[in-house]
Amino acid sequence: MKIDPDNKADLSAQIAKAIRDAIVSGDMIVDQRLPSEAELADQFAVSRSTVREALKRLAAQSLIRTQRGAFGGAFVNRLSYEEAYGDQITTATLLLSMNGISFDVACEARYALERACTPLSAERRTADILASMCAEIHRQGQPGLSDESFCASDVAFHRALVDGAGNPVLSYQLAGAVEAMQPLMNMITFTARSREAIVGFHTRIADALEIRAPDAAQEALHELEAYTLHLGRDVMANRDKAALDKESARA
Amino acid sequence: MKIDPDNKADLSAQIAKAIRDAIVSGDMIVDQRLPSEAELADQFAVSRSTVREALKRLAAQSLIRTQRGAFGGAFVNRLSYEEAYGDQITTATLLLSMNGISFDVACEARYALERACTPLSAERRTADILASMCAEIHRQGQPGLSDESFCASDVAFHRALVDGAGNPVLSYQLAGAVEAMQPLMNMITFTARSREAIVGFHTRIADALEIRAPDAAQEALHELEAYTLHLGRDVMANRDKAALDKESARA
DNA sequence: GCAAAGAAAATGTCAGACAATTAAATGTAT
DNA sequence: ATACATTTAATTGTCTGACATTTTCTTTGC
Repeated sequence: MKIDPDNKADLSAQIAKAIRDAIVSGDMIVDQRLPSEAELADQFAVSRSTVREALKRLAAQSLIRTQRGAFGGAFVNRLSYEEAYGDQITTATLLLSMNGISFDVACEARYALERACTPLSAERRTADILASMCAEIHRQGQPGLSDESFCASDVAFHRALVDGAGNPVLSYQLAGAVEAMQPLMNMITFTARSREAIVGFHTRIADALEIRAPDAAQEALHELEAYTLHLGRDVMANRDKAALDKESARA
Repeated sequence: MKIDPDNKADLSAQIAKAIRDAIVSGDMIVDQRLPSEAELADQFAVSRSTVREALKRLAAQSLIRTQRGAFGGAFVNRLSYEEAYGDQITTATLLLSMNGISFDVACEARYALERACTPLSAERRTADILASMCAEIHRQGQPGLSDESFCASDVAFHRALVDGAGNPVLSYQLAGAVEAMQPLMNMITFTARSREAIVGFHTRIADALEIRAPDAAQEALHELEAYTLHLGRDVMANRDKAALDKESARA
């Protein structure tokens, strides 16, 4: 591992890249210990602070973990789904909020991805998955539930649908999309009637999964998508109208 | 923004979390300048080195960017799709390689996700998308193409299929899944016959998209999935058999 | 044999210095 | 007055050296 002396980028970024490449390429394997900070500083001919900044970069990506004390140090970290989920959700949420993604586009993406795993879920869903779906449906029917809690339960229902496919890669990929929608969904005020409608769709989906009927599940999901889109558009239209009114009132 | 003095975790991690929360919650907006390192060190009552380590963590997640010089500093970064893609692909690749994901599971996830956007692609594909698909198909038919180049072209074809849906959120979510498969696909040696078969499926997909026929595209994709799975299983079986032979030869 | 004390190795934190970079402010010549 | 060169100030990047803290291994004493 060497760094380019002519490169004008930060040394700590270059060193992080060199180590990251070694990990990604498989040159360093899981749980392997990196040289100590002092040794790395020697190898790269930089100070310990610079090495530390590089290591913090890698730690932020969960590529390494550090342990203090004798025989401690930095170790190549086994990237777990749990760690990756968190980052994925943060990133997806920020992407949506920072790039002005419309409700329509986000909604379309989310349901397209869910449609991808509904047939698999219908085939493989376990009793556990069905049970958590039913629990969420029940919670969603409770009177006095806040909009935020309703949304959280909605997300939990959809995650169960996704997890039902029993494919961890799918679950990982979809976690971001589903959870990232939550801030957008939180803008919606759910009336008693709309909640009832959504619970109805959820029930149809759960029922279809119970009897392992992919087509019925797909159809219910499709209708739920149309209904969600409709709800969201109403909210967005009202918001835009309110902004417009405010504008004209000022003029 | 405050940090807990009783917390035993690293100060730099706590500080990074405090700032990250401020960004994710929308407390700090895009392009807003953070206080200088010296000011942050004062505010958090830590040394400048500790602040710097915290900032490097955030920089590694593309949450901030830094500029040197007067009126420079750290700024909240607008997370772009390009930046997010890179991280997504790295993470997805590592997840697959470090967690012993089988070819079957990865393949299933990839094609499930692609199926999700095929109907949208059939509806919306632009002439540009069709052109790049055709270009990749042409490349794949060239004799003397290395297996690696063939794989790269295969990935490019599938990315075009995904991008054809015209939904940036979908493209982002699928980039990781599609590209993460490449190392696994690279293990396959493509015979002339299997390349011919794959090009055939690709051609059917492109043709279906051209005439905006979602069902035909879906069917071709499905057959391609079955064929890919078949190819992969052969490779894996041979590899396992070779390992077994070696074992028994040693005994 | 076992427990307590000590040594050793590593990361975590701090303080202070200097280098490099950049934009604004200032000065100077045409 | 304008265009260009110079200075200046602010800020990040890097280095050095020190000390604190944590953890494991080793030694010592009983």
